[in-house]
Amino acid sequence: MERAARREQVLRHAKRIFARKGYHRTNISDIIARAKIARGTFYLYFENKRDLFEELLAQVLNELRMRIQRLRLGPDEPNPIEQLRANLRRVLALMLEERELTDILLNHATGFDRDLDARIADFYERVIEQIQRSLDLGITMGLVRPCDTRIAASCILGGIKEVVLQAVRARRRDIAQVAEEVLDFGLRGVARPELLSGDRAAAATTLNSGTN
Amino acid sequence: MERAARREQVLRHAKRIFARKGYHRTNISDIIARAKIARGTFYLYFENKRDLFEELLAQVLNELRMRIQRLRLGPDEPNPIEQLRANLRRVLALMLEERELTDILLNHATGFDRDLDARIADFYERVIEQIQRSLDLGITMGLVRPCDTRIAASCILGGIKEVVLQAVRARRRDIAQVAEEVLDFGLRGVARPELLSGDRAAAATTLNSGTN
Amino acid sequence: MERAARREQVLRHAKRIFARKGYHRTNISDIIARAKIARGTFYLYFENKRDLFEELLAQVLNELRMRIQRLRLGPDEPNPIEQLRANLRRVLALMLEERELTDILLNHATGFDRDLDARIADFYERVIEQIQRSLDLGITMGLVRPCDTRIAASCILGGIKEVVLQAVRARRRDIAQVAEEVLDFGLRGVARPELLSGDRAAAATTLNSGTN
Amino acid sequence: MERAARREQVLRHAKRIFARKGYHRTNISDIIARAKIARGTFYLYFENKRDLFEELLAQVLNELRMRIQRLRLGPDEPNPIEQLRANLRRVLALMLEERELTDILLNHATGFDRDLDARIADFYERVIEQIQRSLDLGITMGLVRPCDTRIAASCILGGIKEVVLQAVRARRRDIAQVAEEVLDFGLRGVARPELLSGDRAAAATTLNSGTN
DNA sequence: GATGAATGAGTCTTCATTCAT
DNA sequence: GATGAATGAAGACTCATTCAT
Repeated sequence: MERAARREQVLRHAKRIFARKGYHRTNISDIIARAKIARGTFYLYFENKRDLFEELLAQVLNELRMRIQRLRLGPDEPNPIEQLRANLRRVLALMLEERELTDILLNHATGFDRDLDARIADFYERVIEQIQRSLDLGITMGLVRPCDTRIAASCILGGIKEVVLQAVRARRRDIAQVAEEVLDFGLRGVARPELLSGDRAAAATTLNSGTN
Repeated sequence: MERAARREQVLRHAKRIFARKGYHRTNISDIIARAKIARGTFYLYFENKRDLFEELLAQVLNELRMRIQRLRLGPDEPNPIEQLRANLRRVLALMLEERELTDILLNHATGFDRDLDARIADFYERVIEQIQRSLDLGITMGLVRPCDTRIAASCILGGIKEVVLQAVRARRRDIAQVAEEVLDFGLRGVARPELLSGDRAAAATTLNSGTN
Repeated sequence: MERAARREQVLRHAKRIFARKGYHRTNISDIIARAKIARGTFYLYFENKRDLFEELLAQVLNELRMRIQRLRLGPDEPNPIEQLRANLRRVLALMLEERELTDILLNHATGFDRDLDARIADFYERVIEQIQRSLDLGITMGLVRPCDTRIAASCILGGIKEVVLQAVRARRRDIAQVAEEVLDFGLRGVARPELLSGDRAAAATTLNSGTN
Repeated sequence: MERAARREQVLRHAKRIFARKGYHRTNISDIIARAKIARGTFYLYFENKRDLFEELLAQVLNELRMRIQRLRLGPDEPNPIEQLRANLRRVLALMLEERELTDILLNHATGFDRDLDARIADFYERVIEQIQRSLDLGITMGLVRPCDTRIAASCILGGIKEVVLQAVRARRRDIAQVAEEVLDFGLRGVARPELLSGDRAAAATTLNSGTN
């Protein structure tokens, strides 16, 4: 446990530096100076610089994976939009809270290693696929207009990424507000037009009746 | 002219390597080996690695800037959606054609230098602002639903970035198709619902009547 | 302390090489090979080659400064000539003992850096000024003949420099002897005293009658 | 002849740069830029950088050799002191006129090459020997006090070198004046003649009574 | 475990010299 | 002869990683 705590401490310091300077410009000296440990000690806890970074990356990706929940259909489940909204809020909350990790993921996590690069690409790929599956389902259910769901999914993911980036930069704190705008944009982008002409409540009703 | 040609040749080779390995993993040796020039020759044409990269970056950014044209209103101008479509197609065409530069811009262009990082951030910021201004105008003209146009603009930019990224990876060639999907998604995301309920032709008419 | 010892060790080795090959022809590889340390180790103790050299230079200049003591007048002080003799002996002793540093100072210490060059020029300038002040005092006290003391001071410094250079080359060990000759020369010049006691015309006559 | 003129032109430009920056900090680019010739042209006239420098050095040394004339004894010759004075004036005139060459010889001509270094050392050695022979002759003739003529010769050479150095720095123009002071110093030292005519003990007494 | 001195492979950069035009 | 683009050996410096204490 002691060991894990020590690791965690170093990770915490390293995170800030990676976020600020990126992987390549950050060197071991920076990290050990900040973490106030000796050079050799670093290698007691991490195999090497890459290993440390990998762990940090795994942390964000895992956190994100946990917060992006698959849409559940069923009589006792909240309606899909509510579920999307919850996903989005959880993701935004994480990323605005963990600005450093966000920064690493969105800005600095590329160009080291085939492996790490691939891991991130893979993560996004899975997210896109998950969105795409939801959209396909939505089409089947008559909620989503027919379209190239792969592209639509990319648009949605990209939109979220960029908004998060901007929100982090602008140090926005109004997660709910931001989430709502993104959700609106995304839904209108894919929803069947008929569902949008009326007011929001009506649309919600339709959605619920569709899923229940 | 000779000189410019030589530079161009080196740039061309370097571009491919940067695209494949990223800035940090690319070293001068890679570049000169590929370009089949001597070490010293490299420094005859470029101050250093950064200088070369900077030029490559400037190239993409300039190309992109030229292809993203401000929306023009007026009796003799094509309707706004057509202009958006043209912008999008030009951008997509460039990026799918210049895969290497795209890759550099979307994947590897971060974490060198405060200066270079800032240059890219600045470029995107300007694009977002341009989109936002268009949206604001659209609201005034009754074409765009009221919303946080800053966020919507981010969504649009992010969507395009991600779609381009995926398209480059998938080696898609159907630019027009991709452009149409993105356009659809973006428009529906921001358009006033009333305009979307009908068929597309109707919407187009409305738009034209709005601008003419 | 450990650190200081290591530095000292490297300095000692570097000193010999600089003395033999001069600053420019000496490279880091020479130094680390001789000192039997790794390349990186060198940079642990010195910022760069210049930094190392600067320290060596500072060493000689400081040693010299300490050995050149200002003439003290007073009832309890040794007579001025004795003080000059002591200065001269201390300087000669140092330089014949530290042949390498002497070599560096007299032969190789020029043409690196405006800064280092200036430091040496400044040292010599101060020595000249100190000698000049002594001469001026000597004139006031009636011990020194009226003359351009600036030029005389330069002659004295130059004479000492050249003698040291020759003595180091010839590996002379008889410091006291050398010091005495230099002192004599400085005090009396080379002419036979008789020729100097009278007036100039008389001396000239003697000289002519001697040669004709 | 054309060729020789061209060489001369390049030499003239190179001289100034070598004087200002020294051998090592001067590069071919500096020289060809100043001489307004192409890089390849340089190598048409000189084998390499060292060759050029060697020639410059040979120039000064030859000029100096020509101006330092062996003392001639004989009924029709001017008296020895007059000959020394003439030598000194010729040397000073050259060096104050050719400041650049002087600078090179006194400050920058060391630490390239065993060969060049040796050439300069050899030149000075010969000058010292020549002075020494004159002094030896002077002793035989009863004009010079018995002393270690080798050391005295070094003192004289060193004095001249330093005075020239200072004179060049101070941009002095009064050659005759400077020559006279140096000559005086060399012949008479700095002590008041009265102190030297008597025996040493007496002089010491005088000195002590002066300070106590 | 903790330390920090030591390591050396890896890179960048300079610059005297060559050579095709 | 003149040019200047091309060359590549030489050398400086960095920094992730190891290892003796």
